[in-house]
Amino acid sequence: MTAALRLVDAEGLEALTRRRLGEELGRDAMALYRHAPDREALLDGIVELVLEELDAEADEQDWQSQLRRGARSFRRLALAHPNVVPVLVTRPLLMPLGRRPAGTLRPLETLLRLLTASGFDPSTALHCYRLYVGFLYGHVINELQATAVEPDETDDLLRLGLHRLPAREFPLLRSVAGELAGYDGEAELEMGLDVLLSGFEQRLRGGG
Amino acid sequence: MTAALRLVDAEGLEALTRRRLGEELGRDAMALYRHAPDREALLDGIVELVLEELDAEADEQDWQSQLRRGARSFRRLALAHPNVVPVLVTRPLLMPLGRRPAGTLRPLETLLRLLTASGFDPSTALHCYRLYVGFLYGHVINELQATAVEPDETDDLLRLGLHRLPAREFPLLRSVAGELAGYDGEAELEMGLDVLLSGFEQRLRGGG
DNA sequence: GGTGTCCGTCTACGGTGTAGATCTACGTTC
DNA sequence: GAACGTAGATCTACACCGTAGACGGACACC
Repeated sequence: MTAALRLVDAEGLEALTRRRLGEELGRDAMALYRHAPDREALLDGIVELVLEELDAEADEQDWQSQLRRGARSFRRLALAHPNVVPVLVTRPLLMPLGRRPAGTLRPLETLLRLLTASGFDPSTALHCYRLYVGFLYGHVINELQATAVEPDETDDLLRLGLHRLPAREFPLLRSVAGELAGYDGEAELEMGLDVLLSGFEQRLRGGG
Repeated sequence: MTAALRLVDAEGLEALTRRRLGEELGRDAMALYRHAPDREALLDGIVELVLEELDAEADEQDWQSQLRRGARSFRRLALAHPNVVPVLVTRPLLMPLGRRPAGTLRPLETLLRLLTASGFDPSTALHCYRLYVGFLYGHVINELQATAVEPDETDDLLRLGLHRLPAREFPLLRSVAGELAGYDGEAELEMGLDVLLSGFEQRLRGGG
């Protein structure tokens, strides 16, 4: 399983094939069948493995600090395994909640405990959890977005390939090329957290 | 291309194969090659086609109402084509911005115009755009998440398959089963928009 | 020693994307 | 009207994929 993750990290998702993985392990491709009945199961295993790196243990800090810490940890993990992100983010769509590996459900339980212990009632805690992970998914997708098409080029417009867009139709998009090139994922995560957490707090104080 | 979308809508993503699509069109599988050089290109085409349904034209309303309208439109479109969502959300990760079909870039340009026309400077407009679409991606992933494992069952805990989780380890998750079952995507979208837009407004008033 | 149970291996099948050659039909040009 | 160029459709073939089912060996236990 860790070998599968290594393979995906090194060569991308489409390199994760039974024969290729078997070769990597010095075993026959069919041997893996004993451990993972499906290709789906392989993907699930990888996701679970990656999610174990998530630092979501409760500590002494207030809930806002803990959510921030979790978010940074998630971002770090996504940056460490960019090739896994597509399936990480897509997995919930294909696998019913009740069948998901326990490892992927644990962060949910942990956050529910944190929020309810901090005064949220279970219902809004769930809403906040959803908003929170939805935001994290969205952020990671944004940050890992492929932008450069000609990495060697020095001019931003050319490097991003935006020069091919008709100037008449996309004036603003072309004008923010520099901004796009200088994207700072960490800052953007914090900005999003500011918005989100202040919204949560307002809701906690009885706003909703 | 519209046939490809119809096929994916009806039978899921994995049904989208050259031979299958050719059969659907009464043509040979290889004929499609003239129109789409890649399977990737097919997926891109579908995404572009779906995104054309997005209602993001400028109108007379203030920017907040317009963002709300766009968000509702995006949600509606995702619900109409649930099978497309995985690739819709994942596409930016695999395709550099400069190579994306113009149709998928137009909403970005439109929103940049809306925001800058409303007083945002280009840099924060871009930040807000990213937060906004990130939020939308996250929301539809949440809403389209597969939950039911035993749809016929009437008891929530059993229907979601949560009864198999150890009660010791997942007490809270099990306790919100009813809440999970009664998920209201529209309400959650509006709640998220409340949080997001008030955050944007604060930033517009010079808060950031 | 017998036996059952893992675990790994082999062979085989259907399905997939795609390359390359070939065939077909139609608009253009003489 | 005839010849031709070309775009589009089709055929054949290849490598690769996931997976089913039969087979073989190692090992623990009775």
